[in-house]
Amino acid sequence: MELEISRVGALVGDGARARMLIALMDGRALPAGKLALVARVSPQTASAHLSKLVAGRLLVVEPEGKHRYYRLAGPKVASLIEALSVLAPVPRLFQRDPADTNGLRFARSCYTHLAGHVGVELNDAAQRMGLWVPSRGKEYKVTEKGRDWLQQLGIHVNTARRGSARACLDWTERRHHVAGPLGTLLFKRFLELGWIARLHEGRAVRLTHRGRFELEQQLRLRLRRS
Amino acid sequence: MELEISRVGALVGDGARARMLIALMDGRALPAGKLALVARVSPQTASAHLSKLVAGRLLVVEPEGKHRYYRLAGPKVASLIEALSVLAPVPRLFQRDPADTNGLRFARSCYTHLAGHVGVELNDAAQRMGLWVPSRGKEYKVTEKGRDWLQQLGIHVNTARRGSARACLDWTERRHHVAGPLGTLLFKRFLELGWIARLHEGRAVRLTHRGRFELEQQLRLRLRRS
DNA sequence: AGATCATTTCGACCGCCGACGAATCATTCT
DNA sequence: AGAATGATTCGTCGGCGGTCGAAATGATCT
Repeated sequence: MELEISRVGALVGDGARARMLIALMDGRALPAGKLALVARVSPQTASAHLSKLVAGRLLVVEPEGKHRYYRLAGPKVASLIEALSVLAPVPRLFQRDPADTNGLRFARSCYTHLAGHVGVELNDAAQRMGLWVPSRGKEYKVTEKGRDWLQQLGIHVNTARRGSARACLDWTERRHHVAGPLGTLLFKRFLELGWIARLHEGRAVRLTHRGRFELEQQLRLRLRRS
Repeated sequence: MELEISRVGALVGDGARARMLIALMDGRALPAGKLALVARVSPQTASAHLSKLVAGRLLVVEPEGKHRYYRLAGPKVASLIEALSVLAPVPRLFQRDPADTNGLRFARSCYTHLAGHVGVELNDAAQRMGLWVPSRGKEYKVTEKGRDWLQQLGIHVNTARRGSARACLDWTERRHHVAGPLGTLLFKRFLELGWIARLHEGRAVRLTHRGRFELEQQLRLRLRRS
């Protein structure tokens, strides 16, 4: 019935839920706790909101450890938020300027792992080189060769444990980057090695010259400029 | 603040308001009473909803006599409804097929007057020929020449009274057609003369060959085909 | 196993918003 | 002018939904 559109409207009609959706507009997956913060409500309230958003097919949830990561259910949802922002007065807040958008698209942190163009290219290259291979579900299994590479990089990861590496669908690239503990460790190590650097306070990440050289060298890939 | 988008969401988050918006999706202007019917609420309730929709810039209102006609505030609003319908299950109800849309764009009834391409061309031609001229506000003032033309057509309209002819912004054409008592009388007379004919039960109107000939002849205009 | 943290469920409270009856205002028709 | 019709305002009621405290669940770390 036509009633159904009002259900969707009601979902975005709450301030707390709207703040959550806006926070997820860049395709990041955020845990419930962080969404409670941005929504400025208690964790209990946030949980109720998130349940409704998932039930309403506006969000999808991916459990990962003791966290539960929520992300927009798809581009259609982003379109809806954009259509709403057009009608809303003073909507400029989350309008990213194109320059910054390009920055985000090229490299950014997806919570604690590397996303964007660099993230997906890294993931692809690693699989081409046989460092890890797809396992069941969205998981990756790190190979012997991969373990060596990680060790040489200074990363120790318990590759025996299930779920140490997971595929995460990248918002802007529509391809997968690597998430899970492995993704987190890689991200941290790249920061330590000075291959990438955080920009400002946000999620944007800059690939350093050193980082570009090392990645292209070690993984035999070519990253596009900027 | 980002809160503003939730205000828009809340507006479409109510079933009655959603039914109103859907009823207005084709660009028609409907009076409050009719919108109360489609929304299935009392006139008082409908009035409250309409006030909110106008305050929220989703609708605009045009008083005309004792009626108040409401219409969507612009294409952006239609886009929003469409974006919502994409996310809503079973949204097909109000999806217009393109063929019918073309028909509506060419000629249709705007409640009781002629709208669409034919409507705006008629209005323009009449003004070029000096049958009526813009008066203050959105009103038209029928000239002596116009009164003669109307009388020859078999229409008697009290041209002395204010508001006997008003400009109505056409949804599809973005130009004005003539509304008010004059518009209503013209529409009725055109039907009687067989210049136009209603299609089915809806608001679509067909321009007959006779009608095309007479209008193009009398008003020295050329209407595009179909 | 116990401790800790993230998250969810349950339960209760409260406020807001949509509903309509009655009355008022505005306009048109006779 | 008076009646009739359309629309809005006012006031009130009722219920849905957002909020958080308390407690349960699940997962990880030592």
